[in-house]
Amino acid sequence: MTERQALTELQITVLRLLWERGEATVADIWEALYAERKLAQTTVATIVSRLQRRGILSRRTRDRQFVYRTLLTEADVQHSMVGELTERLFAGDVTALVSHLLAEGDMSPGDLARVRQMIDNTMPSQGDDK
Amino acid sequence: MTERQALTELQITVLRLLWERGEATVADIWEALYAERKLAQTTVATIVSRLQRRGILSRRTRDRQFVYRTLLTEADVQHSMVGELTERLFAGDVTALVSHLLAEGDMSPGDLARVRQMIDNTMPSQGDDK
DNA sequence: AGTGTAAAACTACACCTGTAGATCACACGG
DNA sequence: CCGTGTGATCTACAGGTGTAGTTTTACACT
Repeated sequence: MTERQALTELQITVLRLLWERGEATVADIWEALYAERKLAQTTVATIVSRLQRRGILSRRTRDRQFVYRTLLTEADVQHSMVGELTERLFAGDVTALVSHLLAEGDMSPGDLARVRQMIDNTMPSQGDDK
Repeated sequence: MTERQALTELQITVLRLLWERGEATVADIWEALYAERKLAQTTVATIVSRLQRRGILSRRTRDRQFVYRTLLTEADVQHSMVGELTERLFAGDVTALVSHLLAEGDMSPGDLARVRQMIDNTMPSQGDDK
């Protein structure tokens, strides 16, 4: 029952890093981010510690440094944010979202095939629709 | 091309209202929102005028009042926000998003059937324009 | 012309974020 | 024991948001 967390871009970026790695120090995160985003290390420290204060990250001490890990699973966040979006922008209608995805041409024919495959796997029987 | 606008909950709520109605005055918006969100009219006015200042809404004068309309289409915003989400949370992989949707059990069998139908309608025309 | 009134504009404030410099604390090498 | 360096913490600030009270403006009516 993860509550609807409002997460910003940067915050999600940090979370992604942590999901990938399991845990990381401020220095780790700073380094990993540096290519795309040249922040000062203290900036990263601030962000991380605010997330920790908000209960989104936990930390433990290791070797004179803090090692952070996230308390939210990726699926939690995906679920909550997709739900949010669906509710806000598609009036809660998931098929409207999917149909938007299809119409927008963001998916290659291969993607479409894969998705149809998924659906067929999700609704095993159901055989012929009426 | 509409740029990635970062819109908050409330802001989107206002936009939704305007998409529904085409245009509306502050009083209209305030009234429509009041059931779910008891804001002062001046609060609504502030929000709306900030959006106008940001170039997201336009306004014209009618009958000694401003009438606002949105400059972003619903599809624009959907596209940009879904794109954002896909990129951030699903590493740009749209099928991952769809598969999340399917796995999450948010869709009824009827929804699934409808979506598959959509795909079948989308797929055969692989060589279409657009 | 004077005034009431409604809407617009201005002002205010707390809180969050991104951003980062300035310190503080402490373990380690000398 | 002391300085040094590294990471943690503190402080700071601008800009956006939600929230709303106060002031101005300008038309409509007596």
